[in-house]
Amino acid sequence: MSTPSAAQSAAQPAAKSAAQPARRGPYAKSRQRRESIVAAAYAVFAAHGYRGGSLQDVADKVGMSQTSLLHYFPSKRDLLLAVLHQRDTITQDGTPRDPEQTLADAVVRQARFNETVPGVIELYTVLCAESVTDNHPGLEYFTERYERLRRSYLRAFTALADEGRLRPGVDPGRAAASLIALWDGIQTQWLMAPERIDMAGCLRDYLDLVVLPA
Amino acid sequence: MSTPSAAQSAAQPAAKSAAQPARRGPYAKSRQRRESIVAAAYAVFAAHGYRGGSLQDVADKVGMSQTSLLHYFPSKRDLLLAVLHQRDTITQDGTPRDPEQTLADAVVRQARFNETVPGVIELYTVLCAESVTDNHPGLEYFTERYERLRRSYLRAFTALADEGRLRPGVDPGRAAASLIALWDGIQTQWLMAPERIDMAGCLRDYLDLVVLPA
DNA sequence: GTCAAATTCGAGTAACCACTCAATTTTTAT
DNA sequence: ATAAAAATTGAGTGGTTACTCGAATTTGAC
Repeated sequence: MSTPSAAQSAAQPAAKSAAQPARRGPYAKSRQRRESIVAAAYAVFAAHGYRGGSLQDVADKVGMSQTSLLHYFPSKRDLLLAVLHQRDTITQDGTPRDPEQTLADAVVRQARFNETVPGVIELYTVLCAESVTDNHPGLEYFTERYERLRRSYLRAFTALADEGRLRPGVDPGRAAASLIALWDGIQTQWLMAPERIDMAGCLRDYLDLVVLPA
Repeated sequence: MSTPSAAQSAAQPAAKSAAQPARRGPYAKSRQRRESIVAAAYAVFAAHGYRGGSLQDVADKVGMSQTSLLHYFPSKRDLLLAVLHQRDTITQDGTPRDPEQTLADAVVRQARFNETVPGVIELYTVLCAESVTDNHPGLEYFTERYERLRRSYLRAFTALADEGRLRPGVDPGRAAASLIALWDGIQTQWLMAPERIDMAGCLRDYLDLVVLPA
C-alpha cells in the first residue's frame, strides 16, 4: 500500500498515459521455448514420475540452464500443471464425442490412438496414482477429471438406457465408474506386458456386455 | 535364491567344530523390531510412495536412528521388498481360494476386507503405478503378481466355461485381465472419492455380467 | 541507435537423500 | 563373570533437490 506504483501490473496498451511499468510481453521465440520445456517435462515425468523427475533432468533435455527453466515455470508444480494440460490437448480429453460414433467405437478408437502416442499412458498412469500421495500438486486435476468423466459416461449410459439398449440390471452410474476403472487398469497391465494385453479388445468386450446392439 | 550368504540365518549349534565366525543369530527382540520397521515403512510408502518416502521418515516413526534401521534392512530397496511381502501376508495374496466359495463371492469378500485395512489400497495403488518408472525396485514384484493373477483367473473362467457358465462370447483370457484391471482401477477412484465409489458393487456387477448363474 | 524489458545463467542456499564408518552399548551363550 | 556377537548411534560422505539472487546478455518497440 505504501508503494502505489508497484500495484499497477495489468497492461492495457491504451492506458499508457501515466508513469506505468510498461510491460512488453514475451519475445518471439518464447512460445516455442515454453512448448519445448513442456515436451521435455512430459517425457521426464512419464519416465520417472513427478517426485522422481527433477528440474535438472528437464533442463538438460531442453539444453538450457535450470535457472532459465524457472523463468518460464516459476515452480515444479507449475510445470506439472502445464504438462497435465498438454496431455489433455494431445488426447483431446474433455472434447465432446462425435455424435456419429457409437460410445464403444469412440472408446476403442481413443484407446488405440493412445497406444500409438509415446509416453501418454506412462504419464497418465504414473502421475494419477502418484497424485493420491501426500501433498501432490496433481490431485485436484485427477479428481476433477474423474468426476467429469463419470458424469459424461453416466449421461451416455442413461441415454442408452432410455432407448432400452442397456442390458437389464446394469446400473448406469456403476457402469460409468467401471468403464473408467477398466480402462485405467488395463493400461497398467499393458505397460508391464504390452504384447500380452489387448486394451482395445478388453474395452470392446466390456461395452459389448453392457450395451445391447441397436 | 541367488543370495545364499544372506540366507544363512538358521543356527546350527552342532557345526561349531572348525574356526568358524561363530554366528549367534538375532537377539530376542530383533523379530519385533523388524516387524515394527516394516509396519512403519508400510505407512510411509503408502502415504508418500517409494521415492517420496525417506528412510528418515521411517526411522522417526519407529523411534530409532536411520543407521539402526539400515542394520536391519541394508538398503531402501530391501525395505520395499519386505513391505511388499508384508502386503501379501496381510491380504493373503497368492493364497488359493476356498473351493466352497464362488469366484464372485471370493472377489467381493476380498474387496470389502481390503477396504477396512488402513493403507493397503493406497500402498498397492501408489507402488504399482510407481513401479513402471525407471529403475524401480518394485517392478518385478508387480509384473509377476499380474502374471500369476491372470493365470489364476484364467483357470477359474476356463473352468466356468467348461460348465457352460460363462456368458457366450466372453473370452476367458481377456476376462481375467479385465477383472484385475477393473479391480485396480476402481481402487484408484475409491481413493479419491471413497463415499461415491462402490468397489464391491462394481466387481459384483462385472462378474454377474460375465458368469451365468448355476 | 537507444533503452528498458525479456531472457539467460553462474553461483549460491539450505535442506534432504541413501548410505558408510568407527565406536559404543547391550545382549547372551558359555 | 567373561567375551564375543548383536544392536545402536553420531558423525560424516558425496550427491541431489527445488529454488533464489544478482548480473550479464539479447531482443525489439520506438
